[in-house]
Amino acid sequence: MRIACFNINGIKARHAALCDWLDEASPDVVLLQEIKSIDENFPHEMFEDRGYNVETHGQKGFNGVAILSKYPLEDVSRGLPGDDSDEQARWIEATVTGDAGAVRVCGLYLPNGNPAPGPKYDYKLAWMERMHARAAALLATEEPVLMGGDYNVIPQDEDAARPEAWHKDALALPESRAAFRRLLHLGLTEAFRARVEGPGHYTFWDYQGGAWQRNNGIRIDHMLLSPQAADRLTDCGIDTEVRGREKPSDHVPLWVDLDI
DNA sequence: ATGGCACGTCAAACGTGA
Repeated sequence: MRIACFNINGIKARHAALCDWLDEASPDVVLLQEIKSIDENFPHEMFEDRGYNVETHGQKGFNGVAILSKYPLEDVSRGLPGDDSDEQARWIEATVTGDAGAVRVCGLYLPNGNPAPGPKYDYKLAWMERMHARAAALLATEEPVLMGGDYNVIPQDEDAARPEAWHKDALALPESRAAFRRLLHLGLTEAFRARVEGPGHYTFWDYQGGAWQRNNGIRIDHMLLSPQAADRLTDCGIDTEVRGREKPSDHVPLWVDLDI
């Protein structure tokens, strides 16, 4: 089963590029971030015509997450637990049952947090604390779990083309990196780093400053796997070339193959 | 050497992002 995540930066602006990629990459499950749409306006039919079931958790104008799946999506839940006053649509879960078992997939759009320090950074760190609690609860099930999406965290300096430019940014501040490591310390495996070592691997290039042409990228989209999912990991990759196409998102897809 | 962006909202700038 191939599971991908992709921050599309607006479904209305990206449906053509997204469908082109779906048609060629043919992932079984896709976790979408930044749909920037309310549920009613999400183009379900476009994906249903391609054999995908669709579940969304959107809001007006910003944020918003969705799951596409060629397998049925069961026990769907929307929103990250731990703060009933949080109105931002950044988390969705569902269970996908493949030919050889089930996996709980969580699609997430972690807050950016800039400017730091400030209330937006406080919200980011609090959100990561809530995610830590949710991840611990999911790990306690001892079932395969995948948490994938836009983490808005550059884990290490090797994950940025120009690390010094990010040292005071919410994506790379020590507290952000520590919170990301705290997730890993629960016993989660970061799929990409289980397969690939070294610098030069990115999932985001800013629209400004010719970042793509200069390969001035950062690696901020990630997939974390429970031990039961990590044991079934057979491959992981980044569809880098998508960034060079017509009307691209500023992110590219990240995917894993799980023997499920 | 330097400056160079793109969403959605709503109909002109503005908030937001990374």
